[in-house]
Amino acid sequence: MDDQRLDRFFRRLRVRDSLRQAERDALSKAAGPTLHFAPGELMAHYGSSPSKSLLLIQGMAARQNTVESGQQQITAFHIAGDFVDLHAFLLSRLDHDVSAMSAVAAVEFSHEALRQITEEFPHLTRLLWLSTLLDGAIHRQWLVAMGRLTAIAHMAHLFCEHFVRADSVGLAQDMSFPFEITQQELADALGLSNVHVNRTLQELRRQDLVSWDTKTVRIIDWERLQEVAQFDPIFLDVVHTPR
Amino acid sequence: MDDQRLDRFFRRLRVRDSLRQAERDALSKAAGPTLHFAPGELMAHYGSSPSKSLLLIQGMAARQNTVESGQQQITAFHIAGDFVDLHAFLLSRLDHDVSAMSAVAAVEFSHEALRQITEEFPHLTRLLWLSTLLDGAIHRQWLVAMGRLTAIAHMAHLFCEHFVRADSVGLAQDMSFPFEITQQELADALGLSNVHVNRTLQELRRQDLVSWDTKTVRIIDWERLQEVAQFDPIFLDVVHTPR
DNA sequence: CGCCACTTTGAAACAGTTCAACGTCAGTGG
DNA sequence: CCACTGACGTTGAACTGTTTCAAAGTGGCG
Repeated sequence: MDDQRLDRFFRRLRVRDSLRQAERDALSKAAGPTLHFAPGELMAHYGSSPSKSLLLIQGMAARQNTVESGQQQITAFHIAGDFVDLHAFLLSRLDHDVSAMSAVAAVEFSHEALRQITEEFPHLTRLLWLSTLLDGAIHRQWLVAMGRLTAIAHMAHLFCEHFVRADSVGLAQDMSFPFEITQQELADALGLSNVHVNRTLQELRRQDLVSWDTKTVRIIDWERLQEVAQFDPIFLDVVHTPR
Repeated sequence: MDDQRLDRFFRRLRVRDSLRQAERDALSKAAGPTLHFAPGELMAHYGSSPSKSLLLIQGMAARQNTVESGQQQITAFHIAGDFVDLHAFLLSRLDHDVSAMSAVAAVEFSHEALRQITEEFPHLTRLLWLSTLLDGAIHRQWLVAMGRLTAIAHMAHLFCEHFVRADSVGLAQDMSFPFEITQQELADALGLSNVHVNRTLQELRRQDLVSWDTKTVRIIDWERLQEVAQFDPIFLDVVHTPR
């Protein structure tokens, strides 16, 4: 019997490849209890060596680092269906904090159980590996956007990325998707100041590209938004291929 | 018999975990011919679906993207012992170009052979997975440095990172390591203009932190360089642990 | 020797930051 | 029920790190 809590995760994997029943069973069996986190709460700590990884099933989380000046940099956002820190399964220590942006629910997977999966299910292992590779691909796009795009293109790019990601797990409808974070948090992801995020957002609204009321992003002109962002979804690898 | 060409790669893996003889044999058997690339030559193309991945054994390569303005952003540098595009094994299409920065030699691994390894060698599979996770960790540090550090700290951070990486494959000596790229290429990695890279470099030299003659970086004051860079090698995961 | 790619310098322009104040709204308690 | 609070969003103005453009210097190589 499939664990219902894993539905969005299965859906995400199935966008890229097929999942056999035995593989779904193995994941369902490996799934531990559901954990809940309040907005702002840390789900995992810099420097720690967790013995479990968390699969997000509700809310939004971010990976972030703090620099000496006290400023923060968010390096990834995660939504339902994302493994937040699957990389912690093999990395000996966490190189960032994981924090809950909203009220979060997550399913625990012990590294022991994941290890067992890698011993017995090579194809499923490749899919889990793939899921960390997608994180890496997103990191690269953020680097390109941060290094070589203007603030407005960078922000547009993030909205494009999240629309496609939300859509691939069934979280988007009517060209909109949940995006419950503050402007300061968005600034920490884009590497900008909160003031400039505010102004950039106004410009995106003025150009009738998107609206955002701190709960939901609505894309008003998908074509032009992608142009402004120079967005090419190739990096999200939404292609069904056997791996 | 171990394939000598893989020595630096084995050495890199052994920094993190042990490698059994059977695993070294499997990799040696999977290794294909050596390919050579001239400086500036593309080793893999954006949008392509390579059926092989390349393990660098000599020279330096970069992954890069080009934006509409014609500017480039480098998202990763690779040195001998690095798998340049192991992620291409599971991603359906490449989201960047791979280009040779200097004269490069690389060993080809067919995806078919890699797939066979994942079917038969779970532990080795975890190590290969780990090697792509390290790339991801480096991406995250680049994001933090790009978003929240000044140009001088960012550049210092890159030098720190490369010193540790070069050292872990035996390429560093006397506090110096090969770094044969142009200032423009460094600018493309840092997300800066070549002019500002030049000035930032002068400042690092003036403060007696590093010297660089476009062939070799020499670290003059390792302690202070790390401070300036806010460098913490935790993300390079140089800890020997069974995985 | 001369070329070409690369590095260095100067000066003006600009994107984004900082600081400080003000506006808005939801939640809380009197 | 309304005043108070605190977090978040918005605005203006001065400032700064970085870019851009343009020109001059350097050095390796055919």
